[in-house]
Amino acid sequence: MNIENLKTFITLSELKNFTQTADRYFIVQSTVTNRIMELEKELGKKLFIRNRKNVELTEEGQHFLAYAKRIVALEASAIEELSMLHTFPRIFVSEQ
Amino acid sequence: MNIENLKTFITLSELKNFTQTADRYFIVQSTVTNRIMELEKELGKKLFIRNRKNVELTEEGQHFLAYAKRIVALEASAIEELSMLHTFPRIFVSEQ
DNA sequence: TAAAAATACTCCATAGGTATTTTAT
DNA sequence: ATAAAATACCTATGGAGTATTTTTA
Repeated sequence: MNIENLKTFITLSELKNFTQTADRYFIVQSTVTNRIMELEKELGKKLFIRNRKNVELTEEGQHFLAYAKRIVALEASAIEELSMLHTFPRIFVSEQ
Repeated sequence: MNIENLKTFITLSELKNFTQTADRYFIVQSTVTNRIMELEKELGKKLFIRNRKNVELTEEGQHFLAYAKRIVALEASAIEELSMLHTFPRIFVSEQ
């Protein structure tokens, strides 16, 4: 499972539009389709119902959304924390 | 960032051996090297110190390990939860 | 017929494998 | 000399793009 795909999924759940989601990431609509289909394949569940001019999360999709957000947030926190390490000299450590 | 790579990272942090980690996933040693290097590239940080017959987490690696474990656990929980949905009929729901 | 998603196809990047080299003891 | 990781190289898969078709309002 790829975290970029989770970000795409989250954005699609908000925008409810494949084309707009693609534009947000400077990719094309079919790539969004592929990423969502890949997630659906990995999970063995449909995440969205696509019909008559709107895109809606399934019940499974709603549940998965909460996890996806937590995973994406954790990745961001990890990157943030690592970027902070060793940023400031550790003045009070006198020896190894 | 790929969650499979995080699993590889976690296992390597436990086994401290690229070859054994590869065996655990039925992949080859060079693939483990590639996955770890991909993570290190994405993070811009070395995760392991490789020297004289042992592999040790760097300080950054130790911090990242905690996040990796949480992310992998969340993915597992998500899959578990989705697999449980609609498993049992909802007897007491009389109408939509 | 119009707007949006799915599909078909093509191409290229890269993930993963084999084999080899490097490194450290 | 040995054990293990890195590297070089090759191949095949699949991710991403273009163009087209399908769908539905």
